[in-house]
Amino acid sequence: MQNKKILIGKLSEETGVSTKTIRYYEEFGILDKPKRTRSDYRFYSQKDVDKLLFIKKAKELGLKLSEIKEIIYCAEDGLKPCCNLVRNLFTKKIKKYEDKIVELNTAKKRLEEKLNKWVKPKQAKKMKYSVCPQIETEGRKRK
Amino acid sequence: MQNKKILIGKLSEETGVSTKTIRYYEEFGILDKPKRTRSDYRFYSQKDVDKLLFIKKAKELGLKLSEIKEIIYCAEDGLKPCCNLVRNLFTKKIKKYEDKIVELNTAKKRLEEKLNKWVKPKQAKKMKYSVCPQIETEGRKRK
DNA sequence: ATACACCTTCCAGTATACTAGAAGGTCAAG
DNA sequence: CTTGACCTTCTAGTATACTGGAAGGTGTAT
Repeated sequence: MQNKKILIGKLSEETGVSTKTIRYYEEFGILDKPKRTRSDYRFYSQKDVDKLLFIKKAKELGLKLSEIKEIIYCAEDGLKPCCNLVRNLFTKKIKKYEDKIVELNTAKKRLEEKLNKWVKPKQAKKMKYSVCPQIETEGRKRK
Repeated sequence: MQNKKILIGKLSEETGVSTKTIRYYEEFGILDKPKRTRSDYRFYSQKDVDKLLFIKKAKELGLKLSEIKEIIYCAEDGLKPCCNLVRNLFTKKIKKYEDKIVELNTAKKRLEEKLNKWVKPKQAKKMKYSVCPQIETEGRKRK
């Protein structure tokens, strides 16, 4: 049993997650409150290293902290490998990504259309506030 | 000359932008500070209606307030139809959209891969913290 | 003894674009 | 004169995931 007490700085070093963030995760409820030394220093074990690395990986997958929390809570409640919940979460997330992508593509296309119109500005007829706005204010009154 | 004094409620009604938002735009510097009545009520003109509608349209194109501000300031500085700046802005914006889309696609694909692996869990070998995390904490200690 | 790195808590700020609500003034109608 | 709809300013909250800094305690080496 290597019960090496890892202080927060070490944990940070081993995981690449800042101490601020570690404390934040604890407060957020995604990391367990660790034991403390006599002088109130947090100390962690290898388990915490693993858990934090797991969180990190989940984040890289694009999960939000709240979603990671869900997964962790479910796992802690002893629910099997909690695959249904996670599968559900992932499916929803994928859908969300798809929606977002469509949305971005739409916005992008609209911008491109505008842009294309400008590139060949053959006739610049009545383009008051629509395309290139020449917004007239009452003189230079802004002080 | 129809110098109808439009109060903020009317402006809101005519543009579909809430009064709160209108005041916020003013503070943000995107809408001019309007004249006031004796009793300190803001009053607006048709020009403001147009400008606000322009802002609304620009927002729909996916521009941020700060970007709209840029465009407006440039226009107010008397820079031609300010097309170069706007073209630039739009080009950058389009690039940003593209990047974001790629990013989302990557995240999406990674999720899908995970998901596919789960759907046919033929061999569930060494999946400690990697796939379906069975995170063991020390009992049911959370109080 | 003191320097230094480390730890603690707490408060505030970041970015974005608002929204909610409180407390109070104004105006026209009845 | 009161009611109700409008207007005002100001403060704070929303969501997200942290980051920064202050003020102060701890532990070890010299």
